[in-house]
Amino acid sequence: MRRYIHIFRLWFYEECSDALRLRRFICTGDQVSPSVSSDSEQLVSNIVSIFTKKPFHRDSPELRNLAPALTTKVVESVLNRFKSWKIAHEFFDWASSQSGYMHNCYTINALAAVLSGARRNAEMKTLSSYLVNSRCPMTPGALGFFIRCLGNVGMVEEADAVLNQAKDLGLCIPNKYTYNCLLQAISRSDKVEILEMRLKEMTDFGWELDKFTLTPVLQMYCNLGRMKCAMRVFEIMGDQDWLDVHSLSIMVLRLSKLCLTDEVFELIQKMESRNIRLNEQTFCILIHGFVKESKLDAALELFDKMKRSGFTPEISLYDTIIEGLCKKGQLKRALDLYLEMRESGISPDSKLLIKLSDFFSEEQMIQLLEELPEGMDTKMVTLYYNLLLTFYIKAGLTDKAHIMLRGIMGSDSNSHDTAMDSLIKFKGADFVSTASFNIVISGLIQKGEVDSAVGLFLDMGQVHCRPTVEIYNNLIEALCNSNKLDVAKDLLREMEATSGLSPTQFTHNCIFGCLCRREDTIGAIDMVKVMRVYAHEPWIKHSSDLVKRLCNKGRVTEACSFLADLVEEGFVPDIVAYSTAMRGLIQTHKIDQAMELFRDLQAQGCRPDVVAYNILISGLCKAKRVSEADKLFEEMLEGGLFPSVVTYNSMIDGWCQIGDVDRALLCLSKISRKAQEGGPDVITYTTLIDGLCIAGRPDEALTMWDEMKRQGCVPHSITFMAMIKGLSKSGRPEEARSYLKEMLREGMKPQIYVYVALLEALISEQKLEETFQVLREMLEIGSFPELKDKWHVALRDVLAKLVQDERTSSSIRALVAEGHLGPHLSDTDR
DNA sequence: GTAGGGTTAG
Repeated sequence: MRRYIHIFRLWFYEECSDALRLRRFICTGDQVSPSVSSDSEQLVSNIVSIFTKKPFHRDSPELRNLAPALTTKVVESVLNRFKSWKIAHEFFDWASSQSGYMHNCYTINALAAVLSGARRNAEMKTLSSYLVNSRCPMTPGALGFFIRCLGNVGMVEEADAVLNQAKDLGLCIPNKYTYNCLLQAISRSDKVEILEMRLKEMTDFGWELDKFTLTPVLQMYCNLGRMKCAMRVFEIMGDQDWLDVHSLSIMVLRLSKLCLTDEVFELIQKMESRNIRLNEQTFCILIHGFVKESKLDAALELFDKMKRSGFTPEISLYDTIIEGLCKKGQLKRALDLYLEMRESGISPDSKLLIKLSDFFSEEQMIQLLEELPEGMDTKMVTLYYNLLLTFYIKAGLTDKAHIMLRGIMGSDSNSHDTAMDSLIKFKGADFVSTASFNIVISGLIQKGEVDSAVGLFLDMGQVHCRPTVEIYNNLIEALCNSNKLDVAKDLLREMEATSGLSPTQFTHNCIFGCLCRREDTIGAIDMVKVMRVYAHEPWIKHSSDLVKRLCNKGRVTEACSFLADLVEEGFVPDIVAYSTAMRGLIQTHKIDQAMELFRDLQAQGCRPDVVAYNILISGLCKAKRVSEADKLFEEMLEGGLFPSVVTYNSMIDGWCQIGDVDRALLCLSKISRKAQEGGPDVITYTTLIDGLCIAGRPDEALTMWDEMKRQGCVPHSITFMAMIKGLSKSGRPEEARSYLKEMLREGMKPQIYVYVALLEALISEQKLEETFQVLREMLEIGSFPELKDKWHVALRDVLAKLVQDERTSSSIRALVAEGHLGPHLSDTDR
């Protein structure tokens, strides 16, 4: 860079003295709309209308007739008239293929302007090639224009290449303007080498540089953050008196980006003395930037300068600064600025006010209200009132908001809240709006005060406020959520009949959902019939919820007919709702009906998912119809579904149930160990441990336990219980006991059947003392099962044996005497 | 302003 600066200096001193040669470069080459005769004007209109009409045929006879009259001036005019780049492109293409017609540099530039504005880089590239290949001669200005179009879409290398090609092919002798255009294009990129090369070329030509040459150079160095170079260029420009608003903006914006705040102000000051001032846009950008970096003093200083320069800031600028001040906790300054804005005649919008209310205290909000000038616009007063209402609601002071709103309405004449009374200077229907009600009603609903919300809603008419759909929906939703269905339905009726508003699907679904929660199948279907008229789809989550509730209560038939009714009304439930129903059927032992439903769905083109298959497979397995389950398993594989661990677990359980443990073990080996699917889980191992023990293979069960632990799978209480019960039943109570001890150590509490199995195993081995010990342990953690308990009898048999043996009989009698074995035993076992 | 609801071991 230093070398070039040196070269610039040389020129400036040697050549700039020549006033004539310092003249402003006036050949801008910009496109000027061609003037066309009135005949041609007609032609232009015709072509435009043909090309914008649909359907469009480029071989239409109309077009063929117009073609011979085509001139470049006409084409240029037509191109300037299209709003769509596509049509412009199409037309340009059509024109090029008409015999006797050839584009010139102006028509090409007209298209270039359109494409560049629409940021169509690919099409610009094609046009570049067309320009060169068509050997179209260009004036230096026209080439400059084209280059600027390329620059606008960031096609710097293409711009650079076009200049060379045009020059090499002799299509154009570029002048300084052309080069300046190129420099400008390059300055939008980071290709400083290209820029410096072109600059050198220009000096080699002996051209004197001007501000249009150096401004891009300044821009480039600023973009790259090479501030020393930028400063030098800036100095040179200053020496030549070439500085203007534009170059100042470039410099100042860069300095502010580099956080050189002092330098920014220094520069602005210096330029002011030269009578160069920032434009409004630059002021705005700088101020926004300062606020963003929390430099509020700088922002405010500049803001003052901006106003002194005669610019009237827009609300968005006030908005930014006020928000910045609020965030920094400088609320006093924010409020002052806000008042200043209001005095300057800018009406604050609710967005800004709501922002303010996020930061202000109640006192500050009230101050805002107190400063309302007399005779202020009623709408504005309402806006302020609503602001305070919002504030109260946000702060959780719902009652205060409620009282205030009633105060403004004037319906609370005997209120004793004097502070509130003095706050409300303006009272009456004019000062409340629908929004006021919306704010307070929503607040009341949030607090769960639905009745108050409805009460307030009913009073809206007094002050001539019309409720909105939103208010109705809010209320209806809240009423439905608190199961006040009748009131909700009343409101729905009123909404349509009195207020003339249409319920939305949300409105209807609130009520539908409530009916589903109430398990009111008939009501729900009636609602669906209403909804069908509005084409409002009943939400599936509500339908599924109803099906689930019914199934849980054994009302499966009702659930199924509800689903069928939905279909009847044209709303087909999804696989989830059907899965719930199928499970309901299975739980009531209606497996065949579940299968039937499943097959029906498939027949209607529904593809059941893994979960649906799982439900059926597990149902079949539980009913020991394992081979049918296996067929379903195969079917899901054929259908391209991947069985999940759940599927395998159910199959494993099934095989175990019918005593085919080996097939169960085969299943285990098939469970994917991919990280994603997680491999076998506790349920897998638990099922297998149980199955192996039942099959009389306790040793393998023990191995399985170890394998499980090796896989990092932690046993939990069901696993322990399976192991303890299994070992007991296999006649290995000693080992079972050690697992029981471990289980207790882990803080898990076994269910009673585990003790029963263990006690029975010990008894059958005549280990009476141990039996007694285990019984004592059992009683330590729980009480003796009641008479109606399914294990009562079994335990009683155990007791009977203990009582009969002399080693344990006295201990048992002691337990009975102490009441540890419950009231029923005292007489029977004596 | 509105997407989570259905599956396995005792």
